[in-house]
Formats: sequence, C-alpha cells, structure tokens
Amino acid sequence: MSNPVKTSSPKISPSEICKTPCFDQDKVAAIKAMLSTEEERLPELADFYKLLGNTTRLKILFALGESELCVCDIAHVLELSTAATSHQLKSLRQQGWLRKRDDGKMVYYRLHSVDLLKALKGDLEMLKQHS
Amino acid sequence: MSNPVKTSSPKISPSEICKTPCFDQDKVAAIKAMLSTEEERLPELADFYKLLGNTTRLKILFALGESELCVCDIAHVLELSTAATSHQLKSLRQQGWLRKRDDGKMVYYRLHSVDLLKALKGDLEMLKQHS
DNA sequence: TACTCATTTAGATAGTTACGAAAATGATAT
DNA sequence: ATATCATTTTCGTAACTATCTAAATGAGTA
Repeated sequence: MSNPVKTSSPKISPSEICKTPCFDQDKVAAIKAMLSTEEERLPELADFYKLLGNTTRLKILFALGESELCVCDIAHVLELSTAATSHQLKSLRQQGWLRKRDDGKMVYYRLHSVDLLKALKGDLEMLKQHS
Repeated sequence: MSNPVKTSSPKISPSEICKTPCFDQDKVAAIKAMLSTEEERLPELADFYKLLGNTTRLKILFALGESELCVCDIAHVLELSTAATSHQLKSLRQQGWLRKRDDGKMVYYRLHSVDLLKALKGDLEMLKQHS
C-alpha cells in the first residue's frame, strides 16, 4: 500500500530535464520551498487515498457506518468471498480506520471513528458539485 | 484509472460464502438497501481517490495551488522527467481537475477549481487529527 | 526549408494489487 | 479428541500503474 518507487530510479538533475532555460529557476525554487512544508505528509496522504481508491473498501466503510458487522455479513453485503473480504478488512484495520471485536468464532468489525465517514461524504459531495 | 475487475470474476451466491446461517439475512438486506443509494457513485468516488493516491500527482496539485506552471517547471519541482510529468498531468486533466493553456511551444497548467485543493487540505487535516 | 526545443505519445519493464483457491488457525460443540 | 465452522493466511494469476527510453508532434526561428 506504499508508493511504488523504482529502485533503479536515477536522480534527475535540472540540466537533464531541459537543456535550455525554459523554466523559471526562481519560481521553481519558491514552489519547492512552499511544498517542502507539506511534502512530508504527502506520501501519507497518498497512502490514505490509495486505501480509499477501491470500491470494495468504500462499500465496507459505508456499510460499517450503519452498524457493526461480522466478516460473514460484510462478505454477503459485498457479494464477495470471505477471504477477499477479510483481506480488505485487514488493510483498513492496519491503517487504523477499523476496530475488531472477537466473539467466539465470530469477529465483528466497526469504524474506529466517524471522522473518516464524514470526510468520505464531504468528498462525495464535492464530486457531485464538480460533475 | 478505472477499477480493476476480473473479467472471469464469477458471481458468488450467498450459499457459497457461508454454508450455515452465520449471517443475519435481514441485517444484510437492510445494509444492502441502504448502500444501494450511495452505491451508484462509489466507483466514481473510488476513481477519484485512486487519482489522488499518488504522491507525484498530489505534489502537482499542491504546486498548482500556488501558481500556474508550465510542464517544464512542474517537472523541475517534482525532479521528474517531462514525459512522466506530462503523463500525470494528462491523468489529472482527463478527470477534469486541471486546465491547460497553450502559449507557443509552452503549455501552462492550472487548477480548474479551488474546491479540490480545499478537499485535499480538509482530508490532510483529518489525517493529522487521526494519527 | 531546416533546425531547435517543449511537449506528447508509444513501447517496455518492474512493481503493485485484488481476487479465488486452498491450506492454516482458532474457537465451539459433540 | 474429533468435527465443524468463521476467519485468516498463503500462494498464484491476471490486470493495472509509474516510470524510463525513444520516437513523434507542433510551434517558433534562423
């Protein structure tokens, strides 16, 4: 779920991108400086979005917004195998968005906080406005 | 950028997921009914998040939040080849988040609206609270 | 026209992902 | 103990992605 980084990715020096000054050195430096503040958190934000960039996982989150559910219930809602369902639940839980509760052989999952669902709904609303 | 769908993905019937009634038929039906309202837009939302689930594209969006920039400038900010930069700009533009402006042999890109950046910053803030 | 250069496109490749199938785990019940 | 069953894990596979390299495009210029 982390960003793909080509191991063999060579560092590109400015002169290799453009031979001639098609670019504004100062402007680029200024933008880079501004970005450096946020830059640290961008990979984290990208991983967050990567997690959400899957219809199955979104369905799980919306479903759990209604009620705590066991793996088997979720699998039925998704019409997906329990193995695949469990796999996606693990991803969501590993990034801290779900909590699990063991009850005998059943395992129940629930949202860790409502903030995530609020963000989802906010973004969905923004998307509607945009299209 | 669309959701990966196994072409050979077989439809799984309820009986194949769980042989015995480990699941609550009525609860599942209720959740499914509630989901069906949102369900239509979830693939679209997933594609949106998929687009944002990449540090390079996020950097582009934050950079363009500061100022309109040409491909070459953006490539320098990213320290990435112009080809790869152009490729990512195309993705963002195709989903309607960027506009381009031709000026001679230069091409300038800018954000289509500030709403996207607002959403990004909102999600980033939520992420900070969460961690 | 021929040349230069910014940008885009095409092709190749290494890495990632989502799923099903099947094996492993862990808990209850007989 | 043995069986059963919900869940998790492992593994293999098909599909997708991000980047590079190299070629193509398109605009300005000598």
